[in-house]
Amino acid sequence: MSEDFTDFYYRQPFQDDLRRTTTAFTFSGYANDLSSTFSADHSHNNMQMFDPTYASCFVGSNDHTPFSAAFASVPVEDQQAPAARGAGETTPATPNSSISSSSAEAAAAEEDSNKGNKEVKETLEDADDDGSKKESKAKKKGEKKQRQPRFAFMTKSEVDHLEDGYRWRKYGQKAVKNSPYPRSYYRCTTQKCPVKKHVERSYEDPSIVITTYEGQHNHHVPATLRRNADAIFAPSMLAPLLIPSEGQGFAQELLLQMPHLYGGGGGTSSMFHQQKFSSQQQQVHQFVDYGLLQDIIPSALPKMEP
DNA sequence: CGTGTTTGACCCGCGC
DNA sequence: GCGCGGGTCAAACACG
Repeated sequence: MSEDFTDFYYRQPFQDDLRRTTTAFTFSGYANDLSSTFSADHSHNNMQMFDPTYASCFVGSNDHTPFSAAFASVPVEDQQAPAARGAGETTPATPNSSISSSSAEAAAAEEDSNKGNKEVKETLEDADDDGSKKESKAKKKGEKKQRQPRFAFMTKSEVDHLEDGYRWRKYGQKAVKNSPYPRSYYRCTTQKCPVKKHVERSYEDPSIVITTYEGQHNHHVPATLRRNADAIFAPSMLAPLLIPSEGQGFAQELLLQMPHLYGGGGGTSSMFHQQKFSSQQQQVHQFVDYGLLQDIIPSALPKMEP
């Protein structure tokens, strides 16, 4: 259906306030008829408790890369909501309010989220510095083994390891309980970059890949990979996604904290076009920008074959 | 030879 | 204390 452009849907099922916003993206790509659905339920997963202010974005696909996806998980409590964290801790914030968009698959990610919850708590405890015994073990070897905030999303894809612009080195693989599919562990190969991610297939829907990121990159996208995946970080694509309604400041902060988002800029293009789900009664945001994506991902455009 | 993957061992936290 | 499951390490291996 969408041969000439990619539809990017954004919806915000509810929004009590910015901190409890559940967002879900559904992305339909034209290349190879791939489509993806991923969601970020800010209200019920572990991230919500650790730091409720998260943002996510997704980006595209092309002929060579079955799917490119990116996320931005940026704690902005410092500038935005210092009290938010406290609130999250004391108020469990509607557990499983997984209004989540996408039905059954959400459960899979949910499991992951819940699991992460513990870890996040861990982190908080460490941060508390109460001098509890627990931490002595955990953080022994020089570098404390702190858990970073996590962000998970689901993507419908044939390949497990999705291209996201960074270089990853696989460092482990484990069987997942109750699932025939193993979970693979990856670490960003850039020196001193703490980012990790693990990838697994949904046991409920094998066509769905669940990718979980942990931490934030402290460097730019490797030049060698920019050609294929840089569009992910195109501000012009991010911004509109992150400015659903009143979240301008939010998006702004996100961009400020993600240096690599500045990489491109200036461009103008892309067959991206964003709109709200019809089921949601919210204003429709339409976004069409030409140029940037084309610059970075030539193959992402329908007819750009060299 | 550099880089990335595979894979069994190991560590750790948690529940029983 | 023990077993389980998640996560990580690192030696061996594969590949360009």
